[in-house]
Amino acid sequence: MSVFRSKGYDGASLNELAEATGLKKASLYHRFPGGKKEMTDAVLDFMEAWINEKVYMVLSNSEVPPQRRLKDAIHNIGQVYGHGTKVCLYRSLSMDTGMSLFGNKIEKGIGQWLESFSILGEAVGKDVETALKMAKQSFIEVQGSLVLSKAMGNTEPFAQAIQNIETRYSS
Amino acid sequence: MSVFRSKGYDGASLNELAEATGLKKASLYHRFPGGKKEMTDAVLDFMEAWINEKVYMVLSNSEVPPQRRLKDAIHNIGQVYGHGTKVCLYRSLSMDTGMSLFGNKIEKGIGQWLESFSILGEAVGKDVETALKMAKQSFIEVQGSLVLSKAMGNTEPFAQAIQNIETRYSS
DNA sequence: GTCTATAGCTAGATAGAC
DNA sequence: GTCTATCTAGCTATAGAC
Repeated sequence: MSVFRSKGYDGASLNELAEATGLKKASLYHRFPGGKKEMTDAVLDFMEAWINEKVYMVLSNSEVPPQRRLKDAIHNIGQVYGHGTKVCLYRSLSMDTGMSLFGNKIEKGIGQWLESFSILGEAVGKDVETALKMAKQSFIEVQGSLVLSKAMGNTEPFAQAIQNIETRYSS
Repeated sequence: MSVFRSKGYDGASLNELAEATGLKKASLYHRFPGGKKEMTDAVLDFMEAWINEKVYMVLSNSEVPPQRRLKDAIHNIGQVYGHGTKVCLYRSLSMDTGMSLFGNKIEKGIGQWLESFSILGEAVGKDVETALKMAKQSFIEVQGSLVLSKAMGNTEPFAQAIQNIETRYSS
């Protein structure tokens, strides 16, 4: 996953993937007969499961008060993005090559993200339309701030974006 | 430029660059002896000049009222991003390979962008700190909405983000 | 200044021993 | 199931004719 995230699909070489996994190339092909495409699919499936567990389940857990849910989800999100130092897998894979190969999975993962935050929005009393708008805005701010943080070598934009999101859901 | 933008640095092949420019590979090397790296530098220089002309000059032109400046700059920005259908060059080049080769130019271009919007913010009466915050927020929303628009195959997030930016500078 | 032809290399992917 | 060795195709880059 770290290789695909930092190099993208075209930039991720099997030599790097082999080194990162500790397996030789031929062993990777034994486990993923479909080659690099199948390896990427596996990473995307893992990411989808991660969103399900660490974002969706957390934000939709009605046994926990909404503010607490958000804090927990944000904690997870901060972790997976290295608090602004890492790149989003979906962003790395959404170049032309990746979009044509994995567009469906990327769209599904982001859709799950939006639904999660929509549920949270409704839990704090927003109507459906407003909740979706807030969800999109949260996604945009996370992604955009990651671009800015990465490019400027400064995690402040990400931290600020996270704080803005918290503020938005507490009003 | 379109090739680097849609394929990234690793994904952009000289065959594609040759086809896109209408020159053969050897001719490209005649004009860019430094190879793909030099071609990318040229594209980044072009992008920087574009920002200077179409964003910085427009937003800092004190002979035009601020609202008009913003409208003009937004018009240009909408054009260069295909109103949400295209990808930002800086995003495409900010994978690991691109960051180590072009990090300085990317940082400079984005810095120019931020300064442009900061000047606009001050022109509508904000203090320096607030103006910079608004500039960052505008950049984040453009970039984030481009990610969302591209991934979902829907330009609505980009259009919405542009509208939010306009609103922010008119209050 | 553009071309054809090709060098040299690394990519993704396989064969087959163990 | 993992390995070494290898294939072929594509890559970046160059040589040299015109």
